[in-house]
Amino acid sequence: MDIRTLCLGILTMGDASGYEIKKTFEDRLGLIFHASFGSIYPALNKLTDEGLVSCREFSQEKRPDKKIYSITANGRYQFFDAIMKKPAADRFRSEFLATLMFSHLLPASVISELIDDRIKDRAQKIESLYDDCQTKMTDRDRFLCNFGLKMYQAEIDYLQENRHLLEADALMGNRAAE
Amino acid sequence: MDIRTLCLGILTMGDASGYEIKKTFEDRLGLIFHASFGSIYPALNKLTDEGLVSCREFSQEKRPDKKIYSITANGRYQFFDAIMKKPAADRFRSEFLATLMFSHLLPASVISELIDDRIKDRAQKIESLYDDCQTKMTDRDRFLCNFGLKMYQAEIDYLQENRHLLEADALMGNRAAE
DNA sequence: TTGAAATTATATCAGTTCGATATATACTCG
DNA sequence: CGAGTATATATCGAACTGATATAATTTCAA
Repeated sequence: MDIRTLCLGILTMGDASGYEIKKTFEDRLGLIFHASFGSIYPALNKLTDEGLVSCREFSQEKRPDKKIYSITANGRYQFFDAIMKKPAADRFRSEFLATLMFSHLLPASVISELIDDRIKDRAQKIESLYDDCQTKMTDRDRFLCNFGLKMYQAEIDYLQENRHLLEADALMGNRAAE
Repeated sequence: MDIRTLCLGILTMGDASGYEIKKTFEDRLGLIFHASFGSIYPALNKLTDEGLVSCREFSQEKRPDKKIYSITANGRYQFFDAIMKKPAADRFRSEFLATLMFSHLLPASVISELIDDRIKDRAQKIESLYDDCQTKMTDRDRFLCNFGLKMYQAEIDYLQENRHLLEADALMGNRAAE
């Protein structure tokens, strides 16, 4: 599943412009999948070429032209095909955890700050997700929201319970040979 | 932090070939960061050009030439610089969760199978991580191993407790207008 | 009220990375 | 004896990110 497929998916929920699709990515798929304009706009052009979406152009006087995309019958068929396939493995990259892999090279104060910042960040994400959960309409949206809440909370708990393992090692000056 | 930087980091733990660096990515950073040969080999060439690593070539008779890379003093300095910077946000992409976002388009049986497969996959990952935890040497390795265990377990718990929300909706035929 | 910041809107581009493929040899195990 | 796995390097097209460009409008606080 690539970004092109997911644009198709978003269009099954209603017509939208590229800009609106980007917003939907952030609002509803932010936890799961990220997409930039640099991939969305070319994706929509390609989908149009392939006849999986159609495009109506509205020339606005006050703003740049707005292009509203609609999914076609063929597009719906292709999207259904895509989600019926076994999903590929998650792709995950964390610079935070990668940095901790080398915490033996860092001063204790830097490690503590790193973990403090991370906990603050996750707490803030929980807060805004919590608000989302109140307003989101469908069961599916809530399912994913609560999933995010659970994961972020588990991370905070783990860091609070185990940060001493990395911090103690740093304070003792137990440095590996470099 | 890019793959080039992380290759440098792996070389702070000892000299290695490109092939061995790939294995280290899988064994010790598998949870955190993925890198393919297609990015590692070009990265090592570039690092050599920049003088951040040095390369000795061993022509073996039985196998292709082996190139052993060592980090230079300049390389160590650059790596330290990189890990002292604030880490960028995590990058995460889950086809599994993206598919669930559209579970209202799927038959109930497919949703159940999807979730069953996911739980099995996470259980299997827990098993192999658990073995790792016994053998891994440093506190840091164990810290990251246990982090993974905690996250995977939280995911299984969440899915088992909440899967009925998606499955019930599918069985009832509560389908949104398409 | 004015000026800065955020929002609406599309588009491109260089650089990074993935996943597949190519090429060879050797070992292991049923 | 053959299939599969491990060692070993390398390239390439396609996908994707993050930055940048352009331009008008709305919002909100000083």
